[in-house]
Amino acid sequence: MHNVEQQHIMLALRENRLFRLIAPTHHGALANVAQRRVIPDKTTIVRKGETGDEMFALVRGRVVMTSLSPEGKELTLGYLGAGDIFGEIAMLDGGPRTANVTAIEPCEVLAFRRNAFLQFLRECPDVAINFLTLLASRLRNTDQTLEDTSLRQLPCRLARRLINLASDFGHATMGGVKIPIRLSQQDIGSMTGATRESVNRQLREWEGRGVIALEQGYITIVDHARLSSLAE
Amino acid sequence: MHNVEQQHIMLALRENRLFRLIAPTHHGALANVAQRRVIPDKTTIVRKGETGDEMFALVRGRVVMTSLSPEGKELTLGYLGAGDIFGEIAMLDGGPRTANVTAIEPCEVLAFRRNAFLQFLRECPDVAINFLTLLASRLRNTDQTLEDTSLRQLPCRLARRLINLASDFGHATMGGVKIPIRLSQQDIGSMTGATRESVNRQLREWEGRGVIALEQGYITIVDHARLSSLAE
DNA sequence: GTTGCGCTGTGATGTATCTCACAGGGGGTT
DNA sequence: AACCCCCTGTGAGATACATCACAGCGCAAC
Repeated sequence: MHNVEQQHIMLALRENRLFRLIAPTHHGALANVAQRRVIPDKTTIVRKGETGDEMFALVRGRVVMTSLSPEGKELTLGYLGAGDIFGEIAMLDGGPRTANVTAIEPCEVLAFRRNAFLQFLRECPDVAINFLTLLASRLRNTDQTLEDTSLRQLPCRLARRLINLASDFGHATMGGVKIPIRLSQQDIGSMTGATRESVNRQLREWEGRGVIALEQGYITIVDHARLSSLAE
Repeated sequence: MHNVEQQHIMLALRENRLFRLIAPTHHGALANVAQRRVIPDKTTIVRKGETGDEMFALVRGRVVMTSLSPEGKELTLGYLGAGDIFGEIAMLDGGPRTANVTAIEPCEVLAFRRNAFLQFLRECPDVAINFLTLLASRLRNTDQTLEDTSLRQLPCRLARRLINLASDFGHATMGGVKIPIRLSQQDIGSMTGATRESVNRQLREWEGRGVIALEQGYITIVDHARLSSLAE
């Protein structure tokens, strides 16, 4: 392996939520089992139902995880950014991929193959424990989302989503907290399990009440307190 | 610690899905950090929202995981039996418990506390890897359930649930595959995110068509092929 | 420019479920 | 037995959404 390439990988490892906490001593070993790849925008990296023993660490860019129902309705499971991990379920349990993952920006990833990565974990149990913690948080999130979609109705779900997006990616402006991802109402619908029409009506109503502001495809949360109370 | 007690714990470890694969050499170390507890029927072991750094391995009996909406609607996340693990999310990430876990039979559990257990994992990375695989499968399941509840409607969801229950717990009889758990229609509703009335109507319809049979609170799947096709 | 396409906005209508209401029924307990 | 409690079974609304239908609008491609 080229030394330059390996340097590049080690730099990327330092930014990753799973690896940044471990002693740089181990980065070398890890860099040896990682493969770096550049992914063009709009490329699907893993496809639901396929088999694959690779796990990916997102170094640069953003991806979206989706699932498609037999009737063609799309469900968005979430967005990931630099430092995140994906593809870990199939890598770990050997089953088929559970979702599609598609680049929504030009991306750069590190790929780890099952055997090599598990071997690394055996040598660095602290990383394994970090990984466990990461999966636990993922589980916490999906459990919460599951609860929301079965127990709450649209306005509440939508409010929660917006708050989540804002706390994950949002940054403060004079007008409030702006969500810096361009989301069509279609996209929001597929995140909340609703149609774009329903999303449209709800967003407009909130805009009318001054809870949020809509401009050029971006959403800004104006009255965070009110939105929180709508989220219960 | 009493030697008898420790023997008892080591016996229980051999039956656990997370620990049975590891060399018995390590069972001693693990038994040292485990605490055995007997839980009476209908006792709530962990409560949603509380903090707690313990994880539990179910040795004997069955428990149900539930969550309650602010308006009082209950959602059942699943049933666990001997050999299963629960409480791992809060143990790992230190956050509040994500669900209630209640005994539906007299139970016996092993409790592991965070620090001691993580220390054990550091010494037995193979267990950590098993654990990762287990969490991955859990994620796979909840992702699937999430997809079902957002994308499919009741008949399909219900069919899937029945098939799952049958494959997890069911055993064959002359009449078909019987689910040996006593479930009220209320319970089934809270598993599928529906009201008991809707469940009732659907089950009755299927009974009329000869797809399932209902007797004394137990469900038997008569025409498995038909039910599968209803599940898409 | 004009064409086309994907997004927004909004009414009219349809429908899968929930809610409410009530009538049994079975199995404990007194 | 009589009582109670929890479960089942079913009808008649109410309702949160989806679906359909169509008009406008911004913007990239031609």
